[in-house]
Amino acid sequence: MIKLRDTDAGVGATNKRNILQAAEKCFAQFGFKGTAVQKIADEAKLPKTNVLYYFKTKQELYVAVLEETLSLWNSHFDRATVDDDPAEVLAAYITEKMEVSRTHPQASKIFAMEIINGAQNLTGYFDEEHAKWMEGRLALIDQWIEVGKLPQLDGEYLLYTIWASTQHYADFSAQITRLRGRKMIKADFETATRQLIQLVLGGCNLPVPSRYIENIDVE
Amino acid sequence: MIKLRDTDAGVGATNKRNILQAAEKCFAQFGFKGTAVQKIADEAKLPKTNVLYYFKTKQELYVAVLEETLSLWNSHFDRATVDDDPAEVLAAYITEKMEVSRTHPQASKIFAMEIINGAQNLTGYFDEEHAKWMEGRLALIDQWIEVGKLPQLDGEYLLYTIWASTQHYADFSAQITRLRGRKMIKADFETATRQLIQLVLGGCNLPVPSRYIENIDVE
DNA sequence: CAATTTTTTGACCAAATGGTCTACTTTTCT
DNA sequence: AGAAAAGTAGACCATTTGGTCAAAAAATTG
Repeated sequence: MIKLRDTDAGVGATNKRNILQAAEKCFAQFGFKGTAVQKIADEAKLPKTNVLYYFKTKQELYVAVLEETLSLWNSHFDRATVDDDPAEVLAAYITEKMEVSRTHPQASKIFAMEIINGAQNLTGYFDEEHAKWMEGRLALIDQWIEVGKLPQLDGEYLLYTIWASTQHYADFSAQITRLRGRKMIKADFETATRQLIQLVLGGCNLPVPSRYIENIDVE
Repeated sequence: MIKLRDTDAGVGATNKRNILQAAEKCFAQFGFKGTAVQKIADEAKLPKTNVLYYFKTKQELYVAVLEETLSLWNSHFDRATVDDDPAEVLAAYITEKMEVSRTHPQASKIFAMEIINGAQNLTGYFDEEHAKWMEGRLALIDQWIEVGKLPQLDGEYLLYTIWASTQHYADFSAQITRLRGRKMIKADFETATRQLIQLVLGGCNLPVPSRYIENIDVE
């Protein structure tokens, strides 16, 4: 009998998770070429050879990290339909994406660098799934326009604006931190989120759902 | 007499420009660590030693390239005053930034990677000038709000949104190209620019200046 | 317990790469 | 023309680094 160990427990799985986490940190900070396997090993407190035991090559480890970050693209927007309210859906989408930027900035940075460098490692799966997803979402936006829930606009550029504006807070955090003199904390993200929602929905002639309006200065 | 040659002509200056251009191309595609000096030399069609003759170290060359990209940040927005119309100023600013993304995508990518990696090479000058610039622009936005030309909003997040949304078309071009199946051409940039202006100004409750409204489908 | 598989490690290697040294050629200046 | 400065270029070197190997240790299995 051959025993395939596919459990998440055990020494192997623990080490793998450990290595992936260390790798994510390093790749986000120094990029693929800038990260030495030795560095990842140090970060994971393992000898380098041990890292190469779990991931045969640095590239394989990088792709594994990259693939983990792709799961962050999932959101409720994926399953919205024409019956939903675009104001609610878009506001929620922006909120979710801002939350990813706040809680997973490293993953966002790795993804950004991968794209900037030509997305050589994002072939196959991501390409197809992502394009398919895009197609579906653009169709939904067109439906919203048809039924009068949205003004005439190009969904493509709307989505790019949302991606860019939300991911910016993760990817460009170094610039933001220097400009403000301090790191953005959770409260700052909430303000930024509120304002971004106001801007995007306003730009789409949509009313901002009350839940996304600051309820502090109401006197 | 010592003659300091500071002209832009001459073999030296030509070579320097040549090298800087080759370096920009390489750094944008492979990042700092990922770019070998030999590669830049090949691109510039010069022996590696010759490159190191003009720029003592790879780092020095990189910083030189980086500093050139900073000039792209200059815009008419820099000299706007409270007497100007924010709708006009912001629309022009977005247009200028989109044009930079279209015509200098490599510079934008290098800048983006530098920030993502912590902006270690953007100390001193950029830090100070940039922070000072930001301070002035935020003050201007606040003045606009005071005189009722703009609704209550946080200028900081507004500027981040503009930067993010415009630079996105340069930095993430690989993703965009794959999603659409072809590269964005000038006409696409114009459409994207128009829509981004509409979104941002709409989000600020500003009317879009007629000049920025598509004048094709007017029947 | 013995056999087998999985995991851990240090020693080592070949390729890539940033940078130096030295010598030669070309240009510029007086 | 002749000296000095600027530019070109091959040979070379030390370091870094991705990856291999073999051997030992630990865990698992029959």
